[in-house]
Amino acid sequence: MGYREDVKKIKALTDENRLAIMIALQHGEKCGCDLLEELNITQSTLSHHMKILADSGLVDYYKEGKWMHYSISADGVQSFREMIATYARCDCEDNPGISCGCKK
Amino acid sequence: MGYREDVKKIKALTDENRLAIMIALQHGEKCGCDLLEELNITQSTLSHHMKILADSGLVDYYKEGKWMHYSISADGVQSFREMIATYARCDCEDNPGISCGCKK
DNA sequence: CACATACATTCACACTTGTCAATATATAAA
DNA sequence: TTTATATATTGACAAGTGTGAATGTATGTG
Repeated sequence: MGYREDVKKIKALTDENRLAIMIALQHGEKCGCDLLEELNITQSTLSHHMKILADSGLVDYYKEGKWMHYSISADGVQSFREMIATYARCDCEDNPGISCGCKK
Repeated sequence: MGYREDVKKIKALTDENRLAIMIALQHGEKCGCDLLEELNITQSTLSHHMKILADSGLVDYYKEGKWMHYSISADGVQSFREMIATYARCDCEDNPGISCGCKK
């Protein structure tokens, strides 16, 4: 019925820079200025992407002084993968094979 | 470096109607006219979505007479989930925790 | 205080995307 | 053949998206 929320979450991973950010964060927490050095984008664009990743739940963050510290959310990525598996699966037990009724 | 191909695949699941189609196909193969009855979209829009799902590898298809038969690709969904896990994971062994060097 | 740094926000713009109407193509039936 | 059915394609349009320049907001330093 309502897939809007899931679509919004999946969209978090439909950008090359955001995928690069997820890879970059897999080796540990980083602040925005660190990420800026790895990606050929402006600071405002990075801020835009980090907001999307944080909103999706994939990335955690906290502020310390001038710095924003970003890291991958263990809970976030797990529930994300479970959500993906809801759609990207073939229900082999339940799936009766050819069930199309259009030839009746 | 090049995430373009993965972004394109992930985009296959960033539409409410395409998620509904994936759910509808989990109980077995269906033809376009069957899917049309379940979704409140026009035929040309359905054709558009099926092309995107097929291109992503998530959906298999074959033509029989007038009908196009669609089904979930077991290999497609498995490799899709593996690809997602490449980005949506936290490398706990490798991850040294706080590693941000911005305070040095 | 003034100045620099890290990040967020606003704005404008080019590009992409989902949608449907109209049309085209292909297959089958009468 | 004519007609109906199933699907694909084209074109147009509104809405959404990624981008950077400019600006705003904190925070820290001298």
